[in-house]
Amino acid sequence: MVSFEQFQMEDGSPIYLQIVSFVQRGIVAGTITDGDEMPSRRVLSALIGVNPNTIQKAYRQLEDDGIIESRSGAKSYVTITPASTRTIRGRLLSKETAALVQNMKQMGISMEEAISLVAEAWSEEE
Amino acid sequence: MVSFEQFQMEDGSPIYLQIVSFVQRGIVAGTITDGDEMPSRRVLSALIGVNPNTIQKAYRQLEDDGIIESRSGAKSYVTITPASTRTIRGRLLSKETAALVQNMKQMGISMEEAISLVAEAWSEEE
Amino acid sequence: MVSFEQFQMEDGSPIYLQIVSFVQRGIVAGTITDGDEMPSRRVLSALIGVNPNTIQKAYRQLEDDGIIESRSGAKSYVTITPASTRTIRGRLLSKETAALVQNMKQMGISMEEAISLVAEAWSEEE
Amino acid sequence: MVSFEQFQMEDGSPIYLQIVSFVQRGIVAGTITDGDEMPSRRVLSALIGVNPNTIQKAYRQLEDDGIIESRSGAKSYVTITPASTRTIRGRLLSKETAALVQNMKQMGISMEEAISLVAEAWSEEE
DNA sequence: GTGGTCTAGACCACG
DNA sequence: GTGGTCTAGACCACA
Repeated sequence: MVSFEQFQMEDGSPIYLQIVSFVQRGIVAGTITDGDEMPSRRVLSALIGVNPNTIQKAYRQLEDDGIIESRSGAKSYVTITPASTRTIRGRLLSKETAALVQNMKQMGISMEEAISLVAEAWSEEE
Repeated sequence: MVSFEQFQMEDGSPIYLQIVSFVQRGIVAGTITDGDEMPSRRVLSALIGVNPNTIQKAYRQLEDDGIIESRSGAKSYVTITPASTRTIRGRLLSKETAALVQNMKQMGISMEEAISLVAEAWSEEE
Repeated sequence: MVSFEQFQMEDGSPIYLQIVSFVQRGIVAGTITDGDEMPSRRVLSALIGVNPNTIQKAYRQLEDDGIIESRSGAKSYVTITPASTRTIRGRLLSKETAALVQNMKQMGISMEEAISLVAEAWSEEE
Repeated sequence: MVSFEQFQMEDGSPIYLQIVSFVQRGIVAGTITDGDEMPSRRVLSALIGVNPNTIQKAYRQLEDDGIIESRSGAKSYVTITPASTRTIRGRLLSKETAALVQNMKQMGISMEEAISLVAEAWSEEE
């Protein structure tokens, strides 16, 4: 069963996309693997305190991405292959790093400085 | 006079926030300095092809952030100190790197790997 | 639900600021408390006969001040603590009295005279 | 000659009205008396760093109010009587105190509390 | 249904 | 000419 205990809502981006990203990152990290069962929409709604419609939208998005599959009634299961995992990983990483790099360049920061900033942030995180 | 020739609209985030970010990054990069004159709503509106009210919203946000000063009837000027520049710089950089680092950690990526990804993206950018 | 039945538009200051002040004074008076639900833009717009965008501007200001919280798609709620209430109360009161006192001093009025003028105005009000 | 050394620009109200109020308060305080000469528009403009058009607008307002009079070319003189001084005094005081009283009532403050707040503000001013 | 953004255009006070 | 406000109406993402 996919666990959402670590899930935390943040402001800034839509909740349903936060849920999608959470699952994607879990897959890349290996904590979510092929065949895992997703919690039912009702349960997840109650668990993280989010409107059922929002959960539905997230699940729909995950289905469209081919990451989960609804089988036998209301239950959903994760369906991924090593290849698709790599694809997700690449997409997640390149999108975010590209944005960071572009903005830092606009701020006139050198690559060395950027790298040291990342290393710093890495250590500071709790 | 603050130049908006480099400004390019993108999709995804509100236009008025793109303008705000553009100015903030310009300040960090040093291309926008204290006392600089901002273009008027009408001029900027014509320049980048955006409704004057959208410009107004961006200017209002910048004023609330203490980055520019506007007086009705008079022109708008940039009002920043070296201290506030450092504050903006720190806030912008830490916000972006923190988000990236947090997500990478959730994906089970090591610091060395993260740094090499940034370096790679840096070279690829055009 | 926050009630706007007592709200009355006046001339002189922008409508959106009148709405902001109305809410602030309601909080100080205790008629608006933490967790109260704000009317939606459309409802309030119809109720007091003002364009929805003007309401939106007021709500935005209140949100920037940390007095209400809005999430796209969900309703808006008042989010204040006893501490912030005291802050608002103090700021409102001191701002108004300070301006009056300063001007009276410039007119060469004594404190006793000032107090009797306030008492007089208090009784005259309907 | 009417002195503007004590004059200080503030935000919030139009500059030309600030100038008008400054003169009015000086009259009530007795520091400006009948027959005093006003500085020329050019001189005052340079002295307090304000656009000549703004000065012109203030002088025009003072003329319309019958407080100053332009004689012999560009020179202006204060022309007031004890009666008109009392009128100005009453108008200035009642307008401001009435606004204060009204707002405080809306905040659920008692008269005694209001008076003590005024007394407090009186002592705190430098 | 709700908030957020954008466009279009008008009016006003101010400098 | 410049900024500030308001109206009117539309579209979208979100819950």
